[in-house]
Amino acid sequence: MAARAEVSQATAARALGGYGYVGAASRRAVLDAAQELGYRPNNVARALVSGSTRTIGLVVGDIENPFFAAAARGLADVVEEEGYTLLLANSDEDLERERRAIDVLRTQLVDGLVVAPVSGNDGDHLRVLESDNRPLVLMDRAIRGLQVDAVMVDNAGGARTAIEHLLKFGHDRIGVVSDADEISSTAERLRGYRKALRDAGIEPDPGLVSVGPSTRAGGYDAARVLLERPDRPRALFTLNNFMTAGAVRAIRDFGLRIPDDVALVAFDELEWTTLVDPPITVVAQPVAELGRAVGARLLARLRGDDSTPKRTRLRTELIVRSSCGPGG
Amino acid sequence: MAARAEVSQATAARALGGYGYVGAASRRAVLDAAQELGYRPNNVARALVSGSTRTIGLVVGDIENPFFAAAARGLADVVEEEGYTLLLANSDEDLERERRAIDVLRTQLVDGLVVAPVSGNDGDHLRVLESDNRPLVLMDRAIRGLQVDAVMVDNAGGARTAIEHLLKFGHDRIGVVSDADEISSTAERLRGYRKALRDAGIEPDPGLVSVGPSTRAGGYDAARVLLERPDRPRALFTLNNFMTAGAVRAIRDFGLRIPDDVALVAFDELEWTTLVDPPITVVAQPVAELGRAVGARLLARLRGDDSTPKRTRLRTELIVRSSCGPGG
DNA sequence: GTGAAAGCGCTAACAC
DNA sequence: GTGTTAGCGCTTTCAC
Repeated sequence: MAARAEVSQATAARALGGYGYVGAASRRAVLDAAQELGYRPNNVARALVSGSTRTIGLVVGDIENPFFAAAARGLADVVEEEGYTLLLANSDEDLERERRAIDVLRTQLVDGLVVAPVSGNDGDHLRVLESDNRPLVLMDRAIRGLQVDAVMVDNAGGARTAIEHLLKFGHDRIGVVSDADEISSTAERLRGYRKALRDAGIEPDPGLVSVGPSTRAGGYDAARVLLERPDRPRALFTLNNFMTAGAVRAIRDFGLRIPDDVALVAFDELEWTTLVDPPITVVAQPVAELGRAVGARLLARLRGDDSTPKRTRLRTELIVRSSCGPGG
Repeated sequence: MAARAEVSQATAARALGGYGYVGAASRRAVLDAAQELGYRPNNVARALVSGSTRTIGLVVGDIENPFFAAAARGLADVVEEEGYTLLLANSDEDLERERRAIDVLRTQLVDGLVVAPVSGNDGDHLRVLESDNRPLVLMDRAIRGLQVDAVMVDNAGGARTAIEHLLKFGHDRIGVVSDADEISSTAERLRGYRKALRDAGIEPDPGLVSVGPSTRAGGYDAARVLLERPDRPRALFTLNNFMTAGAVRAIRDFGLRIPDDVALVAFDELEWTTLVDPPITVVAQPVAELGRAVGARLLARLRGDDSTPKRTRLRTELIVRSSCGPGG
């Protein structure tokens, strides 16, 4: 090791690692020598003995989704500040792939794990992590019966305000373009949707909820099913960003006009929703903050916080534009 | 270790690691015991001795940028198939942060590194990597004088076809909304732009190239500068996706109409470019394929390929829509 | 304040 | 085929 150039190994390690007692003189000597020899500490060796890899594992449905990308960015910003690096894995919204991803990450001995779980019901593979004694925080999605930190968004509330907005325009038959309600955030949004209807004295019609995969194509197809109905709903509520794009495309392809033929409110704000004509009324989520809050929670745990698990809800905001009718 | 439950340590390691000779009987025994005890191999220890961490480092300007996100996805898909995990870092398009990110990744002993370098000129921090003897592949952007694998897009060609398209509509004064030409891909696009003009007998006017940071706001401001000119150009060419969004916003805010008041061609295809009115003519890049090609190159190196560095160019495609005038 | 030595959990020779 | 043994490059007692 570089240290030998000057003093002993332990001393060098202490100087480099910045722990224990080192004389000012030896410290200088070591640091200089390290500089000269271009010494890089070997984090793998360090991790083996210290038990910490300074990495955080992140498992999301698809990093290509702007929602996850922005959250990942927020998370990275926060944890990198403390010297952690993000290990990334895509689950592709598939439970089996999620399991494998978590397994690989565990094997890499990440110091902490962030997961946006595919399923709100099936959490056994996450329950196992408890024995690892490494912090886990759930991002955007919860798992029934799993008592761990989770930072989410007020999905039910966001959906409710969206529906109430549509209600104001006299829509009582509102179609929903949804992905699988196994995803906990989706389930919550659907719950908010039904609640808002019932509160208005309307019994939700299950036939108006059209389900597809969380992709553009999924949104297109799910919207198509709704638009093809003889009693086509005059209002649509889309539950996530990719599907919104697909739904807008479908509406166009049917030669329908927003908002005259069909009103639209979308969950999740994206750049382009302001660029299209008409600009779309959306339920905006604080995405970057979601990532940052998750990071903060994780860092707290990493620092030894062992309070009982916290579930945090971030507020959403209805941004009224022009996709529902005159004046909104 | 779990193994003791049955046989010796070395044998267990062999069975678990799948290397060396192991009798069928002992293999079974070991595997069963491992199963029972919920044994997880410790990749850190394994890495320390084997010299391989099964991780790939990725440094991009901003994972939130759909371009990088899609490329990252393609890369992840390819390398995960071979059991590698992506270690992610953002450089924020800042050279100093890029240096630090690379340093951290080296320290984590990634088996290979993928970088979309901020600067096409300053590559000393990457040159150092040669001594690491770990493969490095450049993604989307090259560095002058650095002989390493690189997978890029035909930026000059793409820009040329874009400009030729605009030329066909009679535009001879084409404004460019650009980010820093230190970014090699940007420099190439600008080169293609100038070449196309000169080939048409037009001397490029440097005043028509407006530069800003690679963000929506940067695009907005850069476009504004152009649109405020008394001799406002009647055509705009935007060099990347975020800036395109900003430019479109600026055009709208100026009360200008596409394509009547200003024609537009954008580099990089995004979902929303087909959703706005009019849909925008773009130079599409094979982004996912870019990531996959980078992954393939890296895996080849990891497998021992030591041929001379390859520079690959992926083809772009002009997708004509309606942002330049009647019929395109 | 500094050095010697043990050991983190594995792999890789090398004997048997 | 299987066991023994020696490290990988660090951190960490524990003497001095």
